[in-house]
Amino acid sequence: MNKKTGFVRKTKQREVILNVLRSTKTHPTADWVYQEVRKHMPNVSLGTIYRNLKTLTEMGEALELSYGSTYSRFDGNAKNHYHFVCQECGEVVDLDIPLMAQLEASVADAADVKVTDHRLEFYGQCEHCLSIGDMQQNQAN
Amino acid sequence: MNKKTGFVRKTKQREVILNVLRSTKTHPTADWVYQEVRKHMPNVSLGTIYRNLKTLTEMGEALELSYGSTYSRFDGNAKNHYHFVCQECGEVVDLDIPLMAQLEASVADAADVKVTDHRLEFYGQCEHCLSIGDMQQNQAN
DNA sequence: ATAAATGCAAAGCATTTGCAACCAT
DNA sequence: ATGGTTGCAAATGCTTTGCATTTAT
Repeated sequence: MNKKTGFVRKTKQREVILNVLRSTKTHPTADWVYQEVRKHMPNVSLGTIYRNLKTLTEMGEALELSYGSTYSRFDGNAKNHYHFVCQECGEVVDLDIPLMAQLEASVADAADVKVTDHRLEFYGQCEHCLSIGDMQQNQAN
Repeated sequence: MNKKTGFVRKTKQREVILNVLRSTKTHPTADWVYQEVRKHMPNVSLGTIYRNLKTLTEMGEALELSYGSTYSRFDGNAKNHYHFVCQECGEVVDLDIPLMAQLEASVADAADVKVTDHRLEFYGQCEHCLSIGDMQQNQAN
C-alpha cells in the first residue's frame, strides 16, 4: 500500500485472506488465518498474512482487536460492534447491542479532542468455561 | 504471590512501584515505571517491574491497558473508568464520564455469560496532535 | 526455617522488516 | 516499466522465565 496515495494492487493473497476473515465469526489470530490460507495457498508466508491484515485494517475492511492477550485478533466485520471476551479461554463473541454513537460526540466536547472511534468490551466467563468450573468444583467436594 | 492462597510478602520494590504508579496520571509503560523506580532503587531489575505490575494487577491495585499498541500501559487507579487514546502520539487520558454499570447485567442476560468487568475506550486525536496537524497543513500550502 | 521475591541473563514469541524476485497495472 | 507485493529469513522488542541468592514472615 502506497503510504501517500493509499493505492493498493489487487493480489490473490489479499483476496484469500479477506475471504478467510469473512468466513468465520471466531475473531481469529494471525496464525489461525495463516493456517487457513495455507490450505488454499501452501506457499503463502506468515509475513504476507501480517502485512495484509494490517493493510486490510487500514483499508477499513477489517478490525484489529487487542483485548489483553499478547497477540491480536482480527474481525472481518468492520462495522463497529461490541464484544464479550472470556477471560478463561480467550474466546471473543459479538454482542448484539445497539451502538452508542452519541457518546463520541460528548467525549469530544468534554475532552477537547477529535474522536473517530470507540470500543466497548465486556469481560468474564463464557457459558462453556462456566460449566467446566462447576464440574471442577463438584470434583473437589 | 502464592498462586493458591494469594499470599504476598511486603517488599520495598513493590511499594515503590505502586507509589510510582499512583504518582502519575500518564498510564505509563513497564519501561517508564522501570526508569522511574531506578531513580530510587538503582539495582531494581526490569523482571521485577514486570512481575510486580502483574501481581498488583492481580491484587486489584492496578489496571493493565492494551489499546492496540504492542506494549501494555498500567493505571494506578484500579477503579473502572474510561479512557481516550490518541492514535497519533499514543497518549492515554482519563475520561470523566459516568460508569455504565448496568450494561454488564444486560449483556450477561442476553449472552448467557458471566460478566465481571467492562472496558470502554475512545480513539482519535488529542488536542496537541490536532494542532500539529494544522501546522503541517498550513506549511503544505 | 520456609518459601516468596529479587537480580541477572537467557529464552520466548508475536510481529516486523530487509531484500531479491515477482507480478499487477 | 514502474513500484506495489511476495516469500524467506533474520531481526526486533516487549515480556516471561530459570536459577541461585536474598529477604520477609
